This record gives sequence, structure tokens and C-alpha cells, in this order.
Amino acid sequence: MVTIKDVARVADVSPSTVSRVVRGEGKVGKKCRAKVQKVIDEMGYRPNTNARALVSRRSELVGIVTPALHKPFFGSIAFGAETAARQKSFQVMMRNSHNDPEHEIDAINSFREHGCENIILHSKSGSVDDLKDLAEKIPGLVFINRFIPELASRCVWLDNVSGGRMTADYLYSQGHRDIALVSLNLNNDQEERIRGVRQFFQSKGIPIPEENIVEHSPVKDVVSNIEEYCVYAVKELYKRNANFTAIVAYNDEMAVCLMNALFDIGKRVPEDVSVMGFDDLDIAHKCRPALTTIRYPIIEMSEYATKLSLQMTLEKEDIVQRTHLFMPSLVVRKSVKKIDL
Amino acid sequence: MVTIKDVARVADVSPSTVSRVVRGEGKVGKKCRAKVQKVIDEMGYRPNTNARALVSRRSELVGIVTPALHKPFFGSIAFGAETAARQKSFQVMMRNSHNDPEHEIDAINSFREHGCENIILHSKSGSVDDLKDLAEKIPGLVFINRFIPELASRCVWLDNVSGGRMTADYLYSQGHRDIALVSLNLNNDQEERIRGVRQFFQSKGIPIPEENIVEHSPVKDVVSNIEEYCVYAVKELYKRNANFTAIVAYNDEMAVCLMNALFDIGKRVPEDVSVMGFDDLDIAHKCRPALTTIRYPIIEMSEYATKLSLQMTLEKEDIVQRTHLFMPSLVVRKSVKKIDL
DNA sequence: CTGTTAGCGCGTTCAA
DNA sequence: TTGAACGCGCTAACAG
Repeated sequence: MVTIKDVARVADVSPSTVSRVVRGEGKVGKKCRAKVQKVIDEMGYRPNTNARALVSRRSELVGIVTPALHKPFFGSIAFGAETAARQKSFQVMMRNSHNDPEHEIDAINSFREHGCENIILHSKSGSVDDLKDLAEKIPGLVFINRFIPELASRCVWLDNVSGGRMTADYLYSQGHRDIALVSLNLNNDQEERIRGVRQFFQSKGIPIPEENIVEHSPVKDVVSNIEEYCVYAVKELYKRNANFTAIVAYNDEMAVCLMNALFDIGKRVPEDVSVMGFDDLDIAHKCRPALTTIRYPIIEMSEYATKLSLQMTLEKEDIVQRTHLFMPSLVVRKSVKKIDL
Repeated sequence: MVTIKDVARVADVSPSTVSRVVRGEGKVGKKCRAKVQKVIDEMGYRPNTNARALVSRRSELVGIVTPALHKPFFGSIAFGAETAARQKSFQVMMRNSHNDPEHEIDAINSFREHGCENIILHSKSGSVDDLKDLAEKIPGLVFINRFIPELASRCVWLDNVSGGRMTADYLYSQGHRDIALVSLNLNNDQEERIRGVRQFFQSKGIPIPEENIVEHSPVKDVVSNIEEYCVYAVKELYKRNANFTAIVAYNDEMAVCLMNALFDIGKRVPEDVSVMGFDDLDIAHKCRPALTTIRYPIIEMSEYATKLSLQMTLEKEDIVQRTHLFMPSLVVRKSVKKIDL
């Protein structure tokens, strides 16, 4: 491995000069710089990041923690983070948390041992106190998809309530007045989305009856078994004699499973029942009928979050404290029928 | 940040002793070890991996290079690699290559600057010579989903030909004799899968006519536009007056798009045309009709590849040189009709 | 069994 | 504008 000393020897200058050339900082004579650069190129010298991190105490690393990378939503977070990181020549480290707060803490500690102070954390279950402690210790910690009021300037999140409202607004515009909601009491998102839907219909004087909402699973580990849950949810709605023309699903994955469950009991989408999703994943336009949904700009958000983190640790000037709230948007496809009133 | 010296001072021992305790190596008195460990715990000491890597020249890092992490197939590679890496307390670094060999090399060089010598590379387009050069320099480089004969012991790959044969075998068993193939000339995989299908039918005395194969796209950037390509492919097959009862798609994504394209021109799957995929992604059991496909055990493979890489750099004893060929398997769902002969 | 010494490769003083 | 000296935190070799 060729070191800074080797280059210095060959170029007949001191290591400090090579260092200055490499970093493009400090005063170096034009000819001298050219000479050194030539040797660097010829020898294929690349600085040792470990030595660099050791002395400068910064590692040019971005760490991301998400529940499970094989899910496209979280893979998108990784994708976006890498895109933004690479623009600043940062490398990306990643860990799966499996939605376990202990894993999250563990991952973050590991990152820090590597000198990584830019961390993008997707945590739905970590306690606010723990996260506040972390934020104090880690200048570049940014939360994605979670809003913590005390840490507002570090949260990159989506307006789920508006998303819910958009859903409701669109369904209303298509003539739907009786809505069912199928969700899962996993985190706050679904609660906010439901709130948005309710708010909208409330404002139209149409309250949504309790029996039209399914959000509790009879079994424990639903996450790995959305399909089964959706079969249950559909059955449950009909068992309760709920009156609805459209189902609002927590997200696209659930929406697709609900469409399948409906199909299996002979209901057609959208002819008999309309369905709406949330996220706008790939599957939303690959399923049939193509899913009308709310777009969650997750790649953009994760790029933004990464840039924000980098800014917080890199920029000398103070950053304007502000919120980082993204808005979802409606994507109309084929899963909602227009009802003539 | 608490260093090894701090611990040493408080515990009233030398830094070396602390180092020995931390690493669990070398001889340390029982009482002494306990005392040091106590201080470590109390002070929350965590070794600085950069300093460690600098002196030991090893970094406990696994690097993975895949085309794009937001695609579930590649996200699965990352997921599996992280699972295996964590078992050995290794961290994972990742980069998107966007299928560009230059990006791949660049990513690998960056990894190496971090002292990372365990690299899992998913490269379809890199030249064999370049990869051989890399392999020589990097002891822990493992190729996933690519077989290079000269580097056989570092390749973790799938038997695509058998996958093709399984596809053909199953279709044949369901009474299909006229097969169409829709694929894309991106890499070797599709060629191998097609070969498997052809081999099988050849052995039954049923050659597949050329007009039943669509594998070239009229436009350039198909990767980001599979749907359009599938619409084209279906049209093309009918335009050619190809005679077929089943379509074998390159992978699940394409299969789903083909089903949609068929649906859009009024053909029902599987009543009018049967369709088979490859990969067994999530979407294969979420689409309707649920897709009969060939399972690609990618998470297991990526875990295996990571363990293999770790073995190659960690284990003192010589590793038995052998191949790492995985077999796909048939997953029967609903997209293939049984034809009575 | 434990401590001392000497670097790993680099960035950062401070002098020249 | 350039160079020499020092130390980041740690491990490894050696001495005791």
C-alpha cells in the first residue's frame, strides 16, 4: 500500500505538502502542486481513511438504520441516502433494526465506533427520551419518518394527516360517502392517516362509524403476515355488516392484499368496492387494477435527510432551524370507481 | 470520548492490559480482568475502530456493491449480507453501481480505502479481466450471481439452466407444448434460462421456433421501463403469429408486466395464456393470478456469500476449494393452466 | 501475567 | 510557500 510518505519521497517534498495537495487546502506552489499530483496519479496513492479519521476525528461515513432492507420502502431509504452521500464522497454503512429499539441503539453505537457521526434513523418504536439522549450526543443524527417536537429541526417526515385528507377528498369527489378503513396499530402513521380521513368526512358532516374501522389484529406477528390479516379484515367488515363503497388501506402492500382478499370472496375492484393505498410503491402500478394511492416521496426524503445530516456536521455557519415536512400527493389509477350521485 | 488510556488510568493498569481484556486475547489474571471489565462497563468505553484498523490493517467491514438497493432483489442481498456480517460483529458498507462497471470499481476502491477487504460484488457487466485483477488484490472478494470459471471458488451463483429446465418441465407436465419466451439481452442469466427451457423441450423432440422468442428491445433504456417493453413483447408475439399456450418470462417483474399487458388486450391468465416467472419475489404471491415461478434463494445466497468472504479472510486453515452453486426450486401458484391432452 | 516502547498513516501545529 | 515534529487511539513486540 502506497502511503503519503512514499509519495513525498518520490516527489521529493515533505509529507505535509502531499497532504496539502491531497486535501486541496493550504498554500502550495503551482509547480509543486502539479509535480506532487503527478506522482500521486502515477503511484495510485489513495489516502488511508482510517488514519485520517483517527487524527481528524471525522470519518466521512453516513450510517443508516432501517427495519429491514429487503422491503422496497426501506431499500429506497438506503438508495436515496447513498445517492446523497456519494455526492460528498461519503460512504454509507447500514444496519437492519428489525423494529427493535435495542438493535437500533446497538447499530448506532457501532456506527459511532467507526467515527460515524452522520446517522439516518428510521425508528418508530424507540422512546422519545432515548432518542433525545442520542441526539444530544450525535450532531449529525437525523430522524426519518418520525416527528419529535423537541427535535423538530432533525426530523424529516411526511404529513400523514394531509395524506389521509387527500385520500378522503378524492374518494368524496368520486361520490363515495361510506368509507371503511383497514389499518394496523403498529405506529403513529396509521393513526394520523385515519385522523386525516375522519377530519375530512367530519367536515362534510359524515362521521365514520366505528364498525367501519379494522385496526387490531387477532394474532401477534402480523407484520410478516399481512395477507392473512387482510383476509381477516375483509371478513370482519362483512361480518359486522359495515356499510361501505370504498376501503382505505394503511399502505399499498395492504391495499393489494385487500384487493386479493376481496377478489377471493367474489368482490370486484373497483366495480363492487373501491380501494386506495398509500406509498406508491412499484407494486401500486404493477397490480391490477392499478392502485390509486398517495405518493410517499421516500427517496427524495432520504436524500434530503442525508444532505441535512451532512450540513449539520459540515457547515461552519449556523443552519437555519426549520422543519422538514414533506407533503404526499395523490396518484390516480384504476382502483376507485366514480359513483354517480 | 473515553479512550483505552482513560480506562487504564482509572483501573490502574497499563493500556496493553485493557487492550487484552477488550480483545479477550492474551493472558490476563482473573481478578485483573474483572476489575478492568468493570471500569470498561462503568465508563462505557468502546474501542475506536479507526485506530484499530490503522494498526491491525483490518477493518471488520463488509462492502456490498449492487446495482440499486431500492429494487427488492438487491435489497435482499443487502439484507442477507448484513445478517451474516452482524454475526461476526462486522459492519456493512454499501454502494449502488447502477450497473456501471466504472461505478463498481470506484465503489470497491472506496471500500478498500477504509481497510475493507470483504467485498460482495454483484456485477453482470464488469469484464472478466478486471474482475480477475480485483480478485488477486482483494482476498475477501466474492462474486454473487455470476460464475467466472477461473474464480470458481469465489463465485456464489444460481443454476439458471436448471431453473429454465424446471420451468419447462413443469409447463410440459401441465400439458403445454408451445412455449413463448420473453426476455431481455441484459446479461447471461436470461440466456442460460432460455437454454434450460430449450434443452428440455429439445429432449422431448419439441424445438422452440425463433418467432416465439422476444429478447431484444426496440428502445435503449428498457430497465427503467419494463412495463412498456412487455406491452411491446406481447404485441410482437401476436404480430408474428407465434403459436403458444404459455409465456416464460425472464423474471417475476416481467411476468407481472406481461400478465398486465395480456390483460389489457383482453387475454386472460391462465385461461387463455399461462405465464411463469423467475425469482419468487414478494410480488409473485401478491399479484393475481398468483404467479407460478422459480424461487431464487437470494437472501440465503447472500448470507452464504458473506460468510464465505469472512471465512476467506479470517480462518487460518486453508479453505477447501469448491463451488458454491445454488439450486432454484419450483413454486406452484395459479398462473399456469393444466391443459388436457 | 503485566508494563514499556514503538509505530500504524495521517493532519496539524509551529518554525523557517 | 514548505518542512519538522508531534500525537490521534490502538496493537504488537518485547522485557520484566
